[in-house]
Amino acid sequence: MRSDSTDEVPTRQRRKEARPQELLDAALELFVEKGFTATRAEEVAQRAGVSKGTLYLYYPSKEELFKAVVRQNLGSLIAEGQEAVAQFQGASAELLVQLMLTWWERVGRTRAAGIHKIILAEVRNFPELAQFYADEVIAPAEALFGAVLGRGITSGEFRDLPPRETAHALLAPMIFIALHQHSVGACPVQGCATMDPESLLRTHLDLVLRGMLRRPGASESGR
Amino acid sequence: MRSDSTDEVPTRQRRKEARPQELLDAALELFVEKGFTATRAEEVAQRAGVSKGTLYLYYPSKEELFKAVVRQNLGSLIAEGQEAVAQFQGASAELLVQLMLTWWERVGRTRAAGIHKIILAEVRNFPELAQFYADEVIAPAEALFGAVLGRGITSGEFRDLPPRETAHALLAPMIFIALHQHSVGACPVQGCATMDPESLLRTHLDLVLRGMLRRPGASESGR
Amino acid sequence: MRSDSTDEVPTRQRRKEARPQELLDAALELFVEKGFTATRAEEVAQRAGVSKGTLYLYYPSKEELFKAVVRQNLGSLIAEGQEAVAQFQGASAELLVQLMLTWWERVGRTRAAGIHKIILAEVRNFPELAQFYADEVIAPAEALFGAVLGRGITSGEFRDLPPRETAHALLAPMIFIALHQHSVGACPVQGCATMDPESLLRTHLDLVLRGMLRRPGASESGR
Amino acid sequence: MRSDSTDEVPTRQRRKEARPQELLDAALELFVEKGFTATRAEEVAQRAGVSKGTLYLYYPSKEELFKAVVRQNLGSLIAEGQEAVAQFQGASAELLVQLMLTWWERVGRTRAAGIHKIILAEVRNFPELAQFYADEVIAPAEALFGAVLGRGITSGEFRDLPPRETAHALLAPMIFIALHQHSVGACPVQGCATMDPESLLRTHLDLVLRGMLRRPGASESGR
DNA sequence: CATGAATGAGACTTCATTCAT
DNA sequence: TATGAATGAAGTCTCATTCAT
Repeated sequence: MRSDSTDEVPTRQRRKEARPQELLDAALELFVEKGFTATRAEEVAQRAGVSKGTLYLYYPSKEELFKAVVRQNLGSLIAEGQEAVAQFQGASAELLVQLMLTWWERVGRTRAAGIHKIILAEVRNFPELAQFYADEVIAPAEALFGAVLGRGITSGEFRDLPPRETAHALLAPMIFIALHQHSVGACPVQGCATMDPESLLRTHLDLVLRGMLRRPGASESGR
Repeated sequence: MRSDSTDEVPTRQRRKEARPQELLDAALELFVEKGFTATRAEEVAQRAGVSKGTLYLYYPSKEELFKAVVRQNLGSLIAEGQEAVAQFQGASAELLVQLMLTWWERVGRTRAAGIHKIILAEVRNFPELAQFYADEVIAPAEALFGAVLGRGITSGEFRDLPPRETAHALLAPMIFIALHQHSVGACPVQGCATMDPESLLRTHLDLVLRGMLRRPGASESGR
Repeated sequence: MRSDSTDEVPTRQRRKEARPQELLDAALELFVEKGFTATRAEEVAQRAGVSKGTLYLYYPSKEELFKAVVRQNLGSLIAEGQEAVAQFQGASAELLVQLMLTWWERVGRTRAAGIHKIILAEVRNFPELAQFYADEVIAPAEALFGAVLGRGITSGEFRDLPPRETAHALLAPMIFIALHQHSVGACPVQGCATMDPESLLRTHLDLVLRGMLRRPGASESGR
Repeated sequence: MRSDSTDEVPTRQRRKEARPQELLDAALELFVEKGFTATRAEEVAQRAGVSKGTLYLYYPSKEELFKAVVRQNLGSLIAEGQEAVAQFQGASAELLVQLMLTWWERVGRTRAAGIHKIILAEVRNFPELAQFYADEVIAPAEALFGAVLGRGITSGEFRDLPPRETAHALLAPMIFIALHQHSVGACPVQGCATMDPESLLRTHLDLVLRGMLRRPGASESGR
């Protein structure tokens, strides 16, 4: 069993293995689009091509489904980041840019970015989610950036800046763009020129890195 | 009874006139705390000290109530900003800082900041709100900051930066702080050090303005 | 207000005052007929002539509705019994018979008897109900009968019998009849002669009291 | 694998033959604990160590499963009782006591007693069960006890009592104890002293038999 | 104007039963 | 035979909005 290679007839077994992923995909899409509360469980099931009951076969509640979505989409990234930081040889500014661009590629410009919107919007109504997110996303991410900044400051590459506040200044606009894209940016509003996220990103990196460096001229920020 | 000797007579008449304001206050509080959808109309009425029916006497629906809240809290500010820009004599950087600090005082650090959270979170589920917000808030605000940046670039004070993107880099972190304060920042999560918004703000201004100026040394950022 | 005497037009106010009772009546009927779990909240509402939502205006959950039914139907009786015991002058056997007949009139032969069925059947699935019922019904009832038996034994009227066990022997068959009436006895089974509860009751009292008395001949039990 | 060296070979074959019994055992346990409706088919299967589908291979529905449980646990007893009555030589009171004690040993104090609880509770929601139970349990049991009472009255041993009512007075408390044990008696309620069923039983027999006999002194009730 | 009783659509979740493997 | 994935009807409870008083 399990001998066959790739594109199969969807036998019962194959379907069973694919279900969790299909459900997570559908859930991410809908949660990002409509938010956690406003997304109906049945809708998720439908978009995954199954019935309401089936969803509950794989995830015991809507809340657990959401947690699974978060874990799949954000969990792995942190680990990779830690790896990258440990191995990197070179200017801290470059490492920072690399981390941020990676985040942009893997989260910021994908649907996963919408997860931040959901958290931001609904965490106060679901206290359990707050702790979950603080533990599994916020804390590790802060540690990661804090480490890189500390390294740059120690090496004399950066000015002597407060790490957490600086990390915030670095990340906030990126997350904000991501947020925006799944919110007002996704609405067909008239007369409101949509912004190009990539160009926002470039300006932001240029601006903030230049502000951080001890000798501004030395940086060739952007891509 | 109840006729206290203060400067205002809280007669039925007085109350009647105060109603809309009381309702708007209650609504802002609750909308910010729980979001638009999750706030129950009855709760708003209760907090304002009236009955459910009375709420509907003043506002025909929850959505209209929300719009009124937005208008009251964000509408006036734009006008004031335009005034300030027109009259200001001095360095553009200073004007920028002044605008941003004013925003911080009047919106960012108040409950009104939570309105952004609501819009961000729920605008996609209420398409009508999107247009309303784009017209009444986003467009004027962008125009305002674009003008100041343009002035600084023309005068040679600032580097030659793209105005809209730079405005974004300036504002995003501030709005993000505001957002955060009414979201994860308001949750009692263990082991997640809460950040001081004012110090975030200072670091941010320091960093970004320095990056914007043609001759960095000249800036005396912060307050 | 409230000046009018009895049979009114069902104005909104009047209806509001009558609602709780109407709902309790409907609930008792249905709970006894189908059990607690099998009774749908909406059905209760319907039978009371209101909508689903209205039920929840008066009782916050099906479980609380049930508790209210129990309190109304069994709660008052205990108090009356205690009163009766305190004031009674005469043979203990007579007092016993009086208590039991009262119970029969007020509970046993009425719909309220079905409450016992519900408790018996579902208490294990609703642990909170167990404590509620033990406290509000079982304990007081046991105390009551224990007191009367103790009195009869002390006065030499009854043999020296264990009070709790004897109380049980006295009450169990009566409750059992009551139970039966709302269960198998209410089913239209063919070939199963229905029993007359009153004659069961008479035989039971005759039998057990005779067994309790020190000098059997002296008793003219039954009615 | 799993071929233990006991007297039975637990091969697939053996298991297959044992299945129905294992399912009935699991079902009895769960039905008694939670009632018929509240017991989930899957749970029964699980406790019997098979899958949900397998349960339906042996019993076409939950209702049929329940009937099978009743037949197995109560069906045989009646026949034995009839045998005992036919062969017994001696005082009718003794025969009565023997029958009742046998019932107590085989049903009353075992899990099977809980079946009465289920019937009592749910028969009205499953009309088909009513007829089934009336035919297979109630009618034969009544006939049995009626016969013994008739014999005792005819022989002058008992007073001239109505047979059905007296049978009821005899049996009701016993069944009631049994019921109670699987209901309130099984709940961990605070402050509600649990009763000893055997002592209840003794008091009951003592009391009622004494009331039945023409010459009370002659009875040596109890065990 | 003000009230708050009433409505009913709608959301999450459970579970008996079926059926492809 | 045996499995367990899948279904979908059904049940509890919520809440925006209406309207008689």
